[in-house]
Amino acid sequence: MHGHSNTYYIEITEAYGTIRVMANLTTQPYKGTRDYYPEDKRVQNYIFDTWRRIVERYGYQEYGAPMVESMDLFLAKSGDELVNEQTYSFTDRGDRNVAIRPEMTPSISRMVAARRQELGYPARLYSIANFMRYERPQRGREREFWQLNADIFGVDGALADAEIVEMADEVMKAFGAKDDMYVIRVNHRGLVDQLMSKYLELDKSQANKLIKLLDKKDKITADEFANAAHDIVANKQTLAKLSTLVKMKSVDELPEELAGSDGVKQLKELFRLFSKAKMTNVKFDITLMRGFDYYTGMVFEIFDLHPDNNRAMFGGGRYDGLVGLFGVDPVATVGFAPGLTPTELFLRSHKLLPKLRPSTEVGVIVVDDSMTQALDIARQLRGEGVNVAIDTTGRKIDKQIKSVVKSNIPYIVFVGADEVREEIYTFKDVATTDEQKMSLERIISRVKDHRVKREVVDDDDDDLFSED
RNA sequence: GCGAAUGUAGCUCAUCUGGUUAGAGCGUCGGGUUGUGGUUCCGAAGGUAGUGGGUUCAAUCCCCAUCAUUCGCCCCA
Repeated sequence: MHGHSNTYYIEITEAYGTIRVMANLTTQPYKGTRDYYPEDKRVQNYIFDTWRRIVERYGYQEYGAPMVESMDLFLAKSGDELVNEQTYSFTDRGDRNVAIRPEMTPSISRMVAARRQELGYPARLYSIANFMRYERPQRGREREFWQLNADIFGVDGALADAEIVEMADEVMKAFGAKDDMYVIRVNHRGLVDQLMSKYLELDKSQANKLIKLLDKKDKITADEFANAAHDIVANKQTLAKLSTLVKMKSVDELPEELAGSDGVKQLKELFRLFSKAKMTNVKFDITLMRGFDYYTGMVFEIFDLHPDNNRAMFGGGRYDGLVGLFGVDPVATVGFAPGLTPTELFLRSHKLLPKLRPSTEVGVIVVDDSMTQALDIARQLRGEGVNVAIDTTGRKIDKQIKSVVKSNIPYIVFVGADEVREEIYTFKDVATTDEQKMSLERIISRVKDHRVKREVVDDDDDDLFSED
């Protein structure tokens, strides 16, 4: 778990001469990053493939962006010290301040702003990429992380909002998640602002404090919440209104005074669309904030209901102001971004992760002195598009078989003196232990015919993924 | 950035309150007389106890520092 390490010396040449520095070479990956061995990469690819399948089904097209951007791009977006503290930033050899991207939103906003005239709207765009943030690593939170970003540009209104939330729900369903495993919480930042200023009649400073307090309401006790709320707003009538607000279970309970406001109208329309889409686990939640930076309208969050993992998995929302930062006309935008590790934790805790096979389809086992012929058989199979690994160790057959079985390779082809002479080869299905002699042509069609089934196997004695 | 716990073989863990050559299971590799595994038997390799320093006649064990992991806070673009 902690790896090996080895102390050695390196020489660094600087302007003032060469110095010797003690360095420690360790097998551990850099803090907060993960190594992806083949079995990890398979899980990653399974999640990526599922994301890709769903968003492409909704007409989203893939894009890519550089992994470093000018520091200014990130500063313009959030503007606060967080960018300075949590980005991996450096000065390049041309004295430019650059940062490894901590998120995709600024980059895609930049790209959309650059081509705003020629993009066909609505522009549906997605990417699957890695990001870096200098943070304290925790369960489900790493310094390098991967996420899907799917955004729809150029459409205002509830229809686009609903599409994003529905797509997030479809992603969950595509992984086999059931309604009782998660809940989608939905709120509206514009509405929150109206509630603060118009309904509760708070000033900016009070509103900010109250928003923070609402954001962590679920983490503290009712008494703590009440006391903290009392410290922010002294007025008894306002407190009574607040108390009613936090008890709301649906958008229909929103105060009458705000019925005509954009936020309320949009939210009501949104929930009407959810019920038309037969989405049953979407809940209105006035305490959901999703930070308090660039979101301007609908915000939502997928919340894991598993007791071991009770937390927000990912979310999204509407941020209409970002493209306009580039000095062009604003472009309405709504999107969401699920992360790889939270998704993986969700799948593991709900036992939804299937057993995944390697891409290798056939292991060639060499009997006696038939290596030359076995290599030739392997080449012929590869020529037909079959993924083949040959055991070149010259070990005893039982050892060769054990290796193939351990690697989860589904088929074995034995090549020995008998096979070479008869030109038919012993073909073994590892799972059933069924074994028969057949021609190369039959082996090829047999392997190809079973490809779809091979991708995912359902047997339960699953030693590949130990639980947490 | 703050608080807490943990760190012994590739993995999971033992080594009873500091006391000789730090053990086991799994895994890996080899063998059980020469073409068949996942549930057999035998054997081997593999650890300067995360790292550095200190206390002591003596440290895996006690103290300090450092690194890493985990949990909570902050934050979550």
